Amino acid sequence: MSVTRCSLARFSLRRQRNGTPSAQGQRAEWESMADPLHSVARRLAPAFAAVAGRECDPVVRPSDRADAQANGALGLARELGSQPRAVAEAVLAAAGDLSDMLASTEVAGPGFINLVLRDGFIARELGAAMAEPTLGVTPASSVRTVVVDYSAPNVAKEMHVGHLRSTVIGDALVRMHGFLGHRVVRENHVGDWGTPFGMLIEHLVDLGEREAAHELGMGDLDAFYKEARRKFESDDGFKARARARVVALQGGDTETLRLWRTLVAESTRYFNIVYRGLDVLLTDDDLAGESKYNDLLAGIVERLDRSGLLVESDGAQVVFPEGFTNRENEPLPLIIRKGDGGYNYATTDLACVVDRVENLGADSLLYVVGAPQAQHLQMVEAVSRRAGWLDEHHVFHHVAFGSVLGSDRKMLKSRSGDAVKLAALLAEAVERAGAAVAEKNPEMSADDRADVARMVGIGAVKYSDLATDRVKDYIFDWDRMLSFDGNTAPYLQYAHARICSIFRRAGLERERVRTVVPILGDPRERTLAITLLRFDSAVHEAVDTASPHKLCTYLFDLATGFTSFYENCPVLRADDAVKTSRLALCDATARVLSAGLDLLGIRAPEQM
RNA sequence: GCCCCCGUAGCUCAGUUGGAUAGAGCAACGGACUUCUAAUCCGCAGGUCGCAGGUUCGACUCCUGCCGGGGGCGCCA
Repeated sequence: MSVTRCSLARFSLRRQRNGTPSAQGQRAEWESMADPLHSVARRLAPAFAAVAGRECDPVVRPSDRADAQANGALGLARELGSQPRAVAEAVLAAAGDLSDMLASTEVAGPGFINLVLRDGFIARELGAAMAEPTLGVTPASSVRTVVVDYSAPNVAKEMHVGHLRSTVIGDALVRMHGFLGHRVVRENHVGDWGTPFGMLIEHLVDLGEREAAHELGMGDLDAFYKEARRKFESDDGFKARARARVVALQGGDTETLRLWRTLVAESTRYFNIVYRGLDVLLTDDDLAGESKYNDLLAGIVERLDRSGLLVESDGAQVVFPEGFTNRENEPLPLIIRKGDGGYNYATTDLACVVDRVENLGADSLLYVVGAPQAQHLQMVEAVSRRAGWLDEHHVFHHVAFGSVLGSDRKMLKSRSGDAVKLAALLAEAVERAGAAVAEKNPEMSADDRADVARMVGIGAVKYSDLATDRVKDYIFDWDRMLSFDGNTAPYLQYAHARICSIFRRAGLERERVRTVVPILGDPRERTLAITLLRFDSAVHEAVDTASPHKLCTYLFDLATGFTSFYENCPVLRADDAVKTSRLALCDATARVLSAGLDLLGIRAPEQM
């Protein structure tokens, strides 16, 4: 397809500039079936090719003057040395009869081709899309093994808002990739190894295992960690024991390992409580902590040494990847083995790359890690490529995200100045949502209210995290995220709940209207139908750029379109044929809203 | 000092990889509830897209240089 070829050409230029493949390279991997813009582009491509004398992208885009516009003639005109409008006319002539798909085509302005879709075409396409379990979303044309590295809390440390972002964004990416048919491997790279464990284990011993387990199990991880740290800094005897304990841990001492496992087990038990509350997919099966790679580290050093990349610098074993410099403009090393013989996180990250590629068969490596880690991950990638562990087909993508800020535009902090506990944040979200439900819908039973409060409260927190460009910082604001106005989870959920309410009143099973091809008499019905068909490309674009907010923007657009339809097109009071048609549109909207929210890890209640 | 990210309406944010007149939601103002959930909707306003150059038929988008904010830059992770 010409679209594919043109996109690939653009991508290859991008790759040369960056020096590494990017996740955007997969743009060419799919050819959307449902999105009418793609259907039109496919249909116009041969006509453009005939005029251009080569394959050529018609550049079909949304338009505010028609359903779509083809912009390809403008660029082509210069290449051909002719007038853009003449090129556009020639393309339309070459395209022949388009009347099964388009109601009108018109050359406008400097050479745009405005395209109006035929109602029957839209209705037919929608019927076909909704007959599929994927709701028209095209599966990935080539299935990749995608390893997603996300969440990564630290054992014996509280989860805070930084983990919220990684966990929520990672979970959405996992769901979206899986939906497209990719093989997804979740990896929760928990911090369960390293020097802090000396003091943590000694504190565990001091406290008594039973008491320590209780404290950790209750989720009072911060107090545990802080007390260990305090003793480490103020008590020389404790410090000496902690250091000895690190040696014992690394030496594989049985009793020390047992104590260490207790810390890990109690902490992960607590993490799981948070994960369940947060409605994410992570389980113990996804744990791939730093300790897992411990035995591989010596091998990494050896392989780097054999390949001649490893050099000694200031007593440490390092690799100098090209293009990285320090303050003094000297080459910046990735430290593989410290002067004291210990390994650090760079070594572990390299071991992860090797494990994921060689053992898991990874094609894509996604790192849902904060933006400050950019340079470190670039260096890990550079060394991995130099060592030959990654080749051109491997995608190494740092899915970077910004910080969560308070209303003062500074990093979100609790009143006491500490990082905000994630568990407390989620509890407050549910409480606030519960209060709102109680106020707005007093008839709802207490049980239902509790369920809805959880879906709405957690959904609001997650959605506000997902709805904006992840690389930017975002401002945490309870009132805004829980509002039913604007681009929020409650707004989308409310649209869904209203549809469920219509079917309850109709006394009709949703499945009954599922095969209906709708009648698109009202402009609102027409717009809604077109928007429903764009679910396909919305999901693909979100996946290609690892940007869940693109799916959010689409779902908001869909909910807005539905609300407009809802306000102007009575469903239950309409004549039979129209009523059936509108019920079908309602059902389709509810399914796409529900599926879209599900891809974001958010539930869609049937009543609110 | 060098590198990376960000800068769009009073506020919070989109902007489909270079297309026509830059869009939403808050807040403000004016409207719509004997109605399928008014937790909603409609209207009205609101802009030197940080600044200045450049590339071209066309730039919020690409390039260069500044300004402002954040982050990173050798043995913590």
